[in-house]
Amino acid sequence: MNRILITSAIPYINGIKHLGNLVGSQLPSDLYARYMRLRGNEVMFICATDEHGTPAELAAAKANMPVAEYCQEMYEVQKNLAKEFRLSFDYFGRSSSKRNHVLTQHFAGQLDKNGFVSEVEEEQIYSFTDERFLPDRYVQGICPNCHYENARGDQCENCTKQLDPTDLIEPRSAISGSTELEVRKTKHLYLRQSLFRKQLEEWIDSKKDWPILTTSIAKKWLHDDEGLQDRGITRDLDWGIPVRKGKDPWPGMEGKVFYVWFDAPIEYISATAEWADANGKSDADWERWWRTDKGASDVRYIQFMGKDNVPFHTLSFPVTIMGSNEPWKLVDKIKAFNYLNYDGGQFSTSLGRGIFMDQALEILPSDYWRWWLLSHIPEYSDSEFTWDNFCEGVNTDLANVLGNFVSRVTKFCSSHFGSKVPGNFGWTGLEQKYTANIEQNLSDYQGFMDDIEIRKASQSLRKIWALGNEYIQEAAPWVAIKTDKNRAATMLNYSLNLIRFFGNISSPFIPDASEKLLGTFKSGDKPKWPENMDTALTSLQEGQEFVVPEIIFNKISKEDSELWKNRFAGEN
RNA sequence: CGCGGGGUGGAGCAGUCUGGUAGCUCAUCAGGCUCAUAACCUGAAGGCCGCAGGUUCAAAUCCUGCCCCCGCAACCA
Repeated sequence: MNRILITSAIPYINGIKHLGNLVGSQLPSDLYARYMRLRGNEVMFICATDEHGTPAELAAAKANMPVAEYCQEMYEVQKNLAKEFRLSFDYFGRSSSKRNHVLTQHFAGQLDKNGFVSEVEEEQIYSFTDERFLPDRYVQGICPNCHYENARGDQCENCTKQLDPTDLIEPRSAISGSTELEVRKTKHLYLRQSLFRKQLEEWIDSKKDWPILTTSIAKKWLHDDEGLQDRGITRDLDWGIPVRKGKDPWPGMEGKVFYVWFDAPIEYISATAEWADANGKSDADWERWWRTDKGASDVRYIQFMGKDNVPFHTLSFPVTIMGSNEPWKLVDKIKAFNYLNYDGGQFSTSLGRGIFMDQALEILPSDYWRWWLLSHIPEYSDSEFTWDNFCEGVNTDLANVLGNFVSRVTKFCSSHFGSKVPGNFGWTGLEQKYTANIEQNLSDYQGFMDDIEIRKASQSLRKIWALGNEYIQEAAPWVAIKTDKNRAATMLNYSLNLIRFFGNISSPFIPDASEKLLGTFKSGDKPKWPENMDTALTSLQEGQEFVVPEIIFNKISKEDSELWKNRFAGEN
C-alpha cells in the first residue's frame, strides 16, 4: 500500500465554476483519487476555495454583501456542487481559514529570516472614488501605441503591447470609470525567486514524467528575458491574510495583506490541517502527509491544475517551500491541462456563455458529465465542447454500450431463469477467450490510470464495456436456451458477473452508475478492484437474487439537445 | 522574427521521443442477430499524415524554411 497525496487547484470564490474549470483540475484529480483508493492505497485528497484578492472584493460589492459573508455563502455553494459532482475530497477547505492565516504568516516569517524577502518601494494607481489601489489590469485608458480606447494597464489587447498603467492616456478606473486617480508610493514585499533559478531548474529537470505542457511553461519563465524575476507577495487590500512575520508584526507593512497567489497554494497544507481539526485528529495526523521529518518521506504527491496555474506551482510555491528551509513535502508530479472551449469560443461568465456546474446538474446527472468530460479532457491540446459531440459520446458509450448491455442481460435472464443468478456449468473456450481479452484491456486501463493518461484510460474502459456486448452476441444465449438450458445458464452467469465487474472497475469515472450496477445484486457491495480475473468473473453465487435495474443511462434526444444548445448560447 | 500548444480519412483523437506496409471511436454504406434503450455484432468504403525542400534503401516520424488555428502564461484569478 502506498500513500498518495492529491491536490486539485483551488477554484476561485467569485461565482459558480463552468465545465472548463471543472475539467481542468477537480474532475481529473477526483478520478485519480478514486482510482488510487480503489487500488487499496491510502489517499489524502484536498481541495478548497481560493478566497482573496480584488475580484472577490468586487464580486461581494456587486452582490451588496460584506466580503466575508459573500465568501462564506459562495463557499457553501461550491462545496455543495462539488458534492453533487461526486468529487470525493477528504477535505474541502477555505484559503481564508485560521489555519491558513497562521501558516502563511509562518512561511513569510521563515522566508524573511532566511533572507529571501526584500522590501520594494513602488508606484501604484490609487482611485479616490473606489477608495482602493487598482491592480494594473483595472486601470483602463487609451493605448499610447495604437490609440485603442480600452487598453488595460498591463497590456493593450488590441496591439498586444505590454504597458504600465502610467503609460495610458486619459487613465480611468475599470471598476467605476472614475478619472480621479493618483500615483502613490507604496511599499511591498518581494519573494526573491531569482535566487532559486538554478535550484528550480535542476529540480524540474529531474522530473521525467511531467507533461510537456508543465515543463515548457516552467522553462519559459525560468529563461525568458533576464530569467526568473522576483515577485511581489503583498497587496494593498482589506480582504486577505494580514502581513506578519510569523506571530510578530511586520513594521511598515501595516494594513497590507499577502497576495492571493502567495497564500493559495499554502492552503493545500492548511486544508489538510483543517481536515485534522474537523475530524478530531492531532497535528501529527496531517503532518505525516506534509513533513518529511514527520512521516511524509514515503508520500507521493500529485497536483492537478489548468495551464494558467503552472507558473505558480512549478516556481513560486516551490520557492516558498524551499526557502523556508523546513522539511515540507515538494510535489512529485504535476498534471496540467489545456482549456476546454465551448462551441467555437470560450466559456464566458460575463456573457453567460457555456455551461456552469449548477446548470449542468439541472439537466443531467453528474455521471453523464463526468464521463464525457473525462473522456474528452484537454490533455494534449485545447479541446472543445459541442452538443453534437456530447450527445454522441453519452448516447453511444453510456446508453448503447454500457447501459444496454445491462438491460439485455438482466431482462433476458429474468424472463428465462427468474431474477436469480443461474448456475455456472463450466466455461468453454468462449468464456476463456473473452476473459483473456478483458484481462488484457484491464491491464491497459490500469497502466493508463497509473500514468494519469486519462483519455487513453477512458478508451480502454470503453473497450471493456464493448466486450460485454461482443461476448453475448457471439454466445447467443437466445439460441442456446432452445436446446441446452445449462449452457444458456452459464452464459448468463458469465454476463451477470461482467455487470458486477463493470461496476467494480468503472467507479472512478462514473461512481453513481457503478453503485447501481453493483446494486443489481442487492448485496450493498462497495466497488472493489479485481485481483484475479477467474475469481472476479465467477464470484456471484448461484441463486443469488438480482433486480432488473431501471434504465441506467437515458439517451439524449435531438429535441433536448437543440433546446440546450439555444439555452446556453449566451446573450450574444 | 513575443511565447507555448496544435495542424493525421466527414467529426474527434492515437501514432512522432526510439524512422520500416497509417490505427482507434463516431458518422456513412452493406450484411447478420432479434435478448436489449430503433439498441447490439460483423464487414466495407474513405487519408498522398498543413505546405515546400533536405537527409535516408526507407519519413506522419529526423533536419531546414514557410503557412494556418488556439491560447496568453506571475504585476486579474
